[in-house]
Amino acid sequence: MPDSPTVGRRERKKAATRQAIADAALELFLEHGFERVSVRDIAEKADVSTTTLFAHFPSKEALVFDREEEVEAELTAAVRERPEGQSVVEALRVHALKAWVSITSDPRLHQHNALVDQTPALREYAERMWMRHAGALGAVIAEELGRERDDLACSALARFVLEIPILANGRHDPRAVVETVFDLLIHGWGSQQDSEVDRT
Amino acid sequence: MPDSPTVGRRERKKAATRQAIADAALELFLEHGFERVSVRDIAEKADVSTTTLFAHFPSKEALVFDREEEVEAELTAAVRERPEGQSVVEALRVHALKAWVSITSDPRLHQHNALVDQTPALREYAERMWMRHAGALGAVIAEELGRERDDLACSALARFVLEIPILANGRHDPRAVVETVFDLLIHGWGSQQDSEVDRT
DNA sequence: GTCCACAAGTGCAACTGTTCCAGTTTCTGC
DNA sequence: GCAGAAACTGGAACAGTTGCACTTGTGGAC
Repeated sequence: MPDSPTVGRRERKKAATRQAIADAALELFLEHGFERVSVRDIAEKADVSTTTLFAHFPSKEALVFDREEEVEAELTAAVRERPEGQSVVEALRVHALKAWVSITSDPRLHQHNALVDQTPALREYAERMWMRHAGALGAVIAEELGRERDDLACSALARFVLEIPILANGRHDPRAVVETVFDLLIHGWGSQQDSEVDRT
Repeated sequence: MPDSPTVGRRERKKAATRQAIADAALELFLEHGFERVSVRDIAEKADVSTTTLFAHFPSKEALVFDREEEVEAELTAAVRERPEGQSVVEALRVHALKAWVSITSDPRLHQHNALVDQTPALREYAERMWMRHAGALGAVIAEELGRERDDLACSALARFVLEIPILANGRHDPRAVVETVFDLLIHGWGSQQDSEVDRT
């Protein structure tokens, strides 16, 4: 028998079912568009009942975001396991740039992204899900800086950093957005306040 | 006949219907809770068909947020009509503090707020609606600073300022949150970076 | 003042996401 | 080997939302 160290057949089957559902969903969504596919269609294609579908995913939108836990783990890891001497903010900037590279290089991710972008319902859901990471991220930042878990400056930083991809969304040069906004976060808006001053 | 300058009977009736629906909805929600009231109940109470209800409001949640346009107008006005010599950021800070006072003093607002807070579906909807103002606010800020409509620094500032009430939500002293986060936005996170340094 | 086009409202049926319920099958730990 | 939990099923039901064919009241043109 190949691999199955500690995981029993049950768990493996469960994972397989989940995967089958997610795969069926993505395929149908990509082919016909999110709104033109019903949950019943997906369940049908994955050969399960709709009840089972909802036992694995809390909503139709969730079918598209199968990896949220891992994403959050990567995000917090980027801060927690940053190189010696690197600041938290710097680590986040690096992580943001890396994520941007992944999206442009991996065609699967790119396709997935396009689907979400073209579907208002998915865009909103994605933003909401994304912002949910603020709690975890804020906590890690606070921990790394030796502050209380719900320290305001850390929570704020977390939320603001998470806003960046949203802010970058429709713009032509996302990398520049990341750089510019991180600089603003570090130095503040005070320096370039009101009327005249340099255009970014 | 009392007042009706330029508005015809038609428009008045339409507005009345809309108000009747909103009133019925709020009353039922406050009495029984958002999820335990169906749209059909509301339509019934307002003595209209559910079709009519949805002709006036795009969704069940929208029934609770009847004033979004005005809120946005107040927000942009706070920036546009700020006192001579006051910076944009300062104007926003003042506006935030004023809004906070309104909520604590006006029992209607307070009640409304409590309803939203206690209902997850409404909280999410409220945040989404709130964040939608980012476009308009960013544009006004840009205009006031003589920058292009979609200037990045202005868009970012708009989004970050709008995040503040969300950030303040569960905390004991919202006014302090407003003050602290505005200071962070003005001076940046660079000054109090990493490890040691002063706790806010 | 009459008349017509049109906006507002109606009632009902249908669709879709989501949940409930009462089972059946399939695994796992003892 | 067995008991019980967990996964899964099928179908009905519920709630938000939309479409459709239709009535009614209003406002502007004449």
